[in-house]
Amino acid sequence: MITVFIIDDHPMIVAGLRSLLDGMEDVNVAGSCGNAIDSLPLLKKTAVDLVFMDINLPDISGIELCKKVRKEFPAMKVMAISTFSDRGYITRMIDNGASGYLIKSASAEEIKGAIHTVMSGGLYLSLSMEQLLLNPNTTAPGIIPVLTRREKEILGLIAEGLTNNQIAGRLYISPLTVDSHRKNLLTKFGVNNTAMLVRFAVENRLVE
Amino acid sequence: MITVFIIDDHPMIVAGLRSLLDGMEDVNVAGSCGNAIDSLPLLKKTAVDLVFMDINLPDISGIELCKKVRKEFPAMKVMAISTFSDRGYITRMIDNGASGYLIKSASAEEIKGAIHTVMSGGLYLSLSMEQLLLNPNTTAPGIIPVLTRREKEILGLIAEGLTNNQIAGRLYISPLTVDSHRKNLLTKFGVNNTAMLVRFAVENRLVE
DNA sequence: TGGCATATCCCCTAAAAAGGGGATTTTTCT
DNA sequence: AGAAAAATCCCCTTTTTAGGGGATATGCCA
Repeated sequence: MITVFIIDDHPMIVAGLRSLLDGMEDVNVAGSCGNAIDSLPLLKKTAVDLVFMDINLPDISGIELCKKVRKEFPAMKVMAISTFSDRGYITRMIDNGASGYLIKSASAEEIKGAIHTVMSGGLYLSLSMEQLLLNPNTTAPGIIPVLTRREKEILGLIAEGLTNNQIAGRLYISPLTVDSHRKNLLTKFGVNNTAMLVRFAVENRLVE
Repeated sequence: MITVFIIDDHPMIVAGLRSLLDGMEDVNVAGSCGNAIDSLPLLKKTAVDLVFMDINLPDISGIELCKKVRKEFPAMKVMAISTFSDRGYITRMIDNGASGYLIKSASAEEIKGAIHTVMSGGLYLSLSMEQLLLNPNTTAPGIIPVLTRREKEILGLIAEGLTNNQIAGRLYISPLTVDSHRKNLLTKFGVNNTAMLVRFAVENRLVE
């Protein structure tokens, strides 16, 4: 019997996941929670084997929460859930201790398979063929590059329409520095102007 | 008693919505379907009052399906469901006959309220305060401007990262003409650089 | 057939970004 | 403590965009 817990702020997803999991005879849903901070005390109370965790939570990011959970409960497995098959997020979640990554369009069978893969010590990645075929952007050979904190920050400001000078003013750094970061972003993304950069960033939910 | 039908390709959402709707005493879930084309014959068989419809379906867009449903079954109400509170989509769905727009993070109470608003002839828009506060961009007073055919075409090419010269070459027109269109786009959108233009366009699904 | 929106083309200047270098300090991790 | 990564800053040139302005053709519709 596998005891699972759900952390997601979308009631529809929680109800759906719970309903799909309830239909599995060897899975027991211990509870659910709509945010990160309240979830940790709840996890202490129950002996949970596996946590389903949305990567976009209202308070702290899934990545942070994953790190915390793995630190406090090393035996507990983490299955990240997300709307998108976002390569950048996937790798970052895995790096921070997640054992699986499931997209919200997963079927009951896929979820079942994912649970068993993860519980037997494996790594499950939900990159189904449909996603690969239907979303060429998110899954294109262009892997989402690893950005530094500063680069992400500046990418966000670029996408908001600020110029190098405005960004420099906002961050109290030289416009030349902003320009360097901007050039690094272009290089990392393999694009050659702002339009492509912003489009890529918005489509891959790196901004917003 | 209100008979509803769900069209969504995400099993988790279908299960979740079904579970939340089953908990309402005056609602009866007649069935569900994972794509647009198979849904129409199913709707013919049952007397459905209200259809919950994802705006992103694998085959045809929610907007097209909404149009079709309203044409074939004029008495049937359509409730659009989406992950985002995207103004562009909302208006287009409403224009094509939808009576409501619900985001997937809606609570059971919100869904209940939406159903009753719609069934009593009203228009329900899920633009909760959190969304308004968290996503100032998608909900800004900025109405989507009316673009001409040429402007839409050029906007698409700008978002693909082409320069004025490249666009001119592609369309066999002068770069100066492209520049004029580009300036008109900036004016119509009320923005002052390409970054904002592309972001707005991508977020409002004007490109892709 | 006259008006109106659209599309086309042109002028000018200033600002911003792209593309190419290189160098130094500060964090971060081991 | 020392290496590696990140962040900072600077030089140069060319291309592209932004922000003004205006003008002519063309298709559509009432």
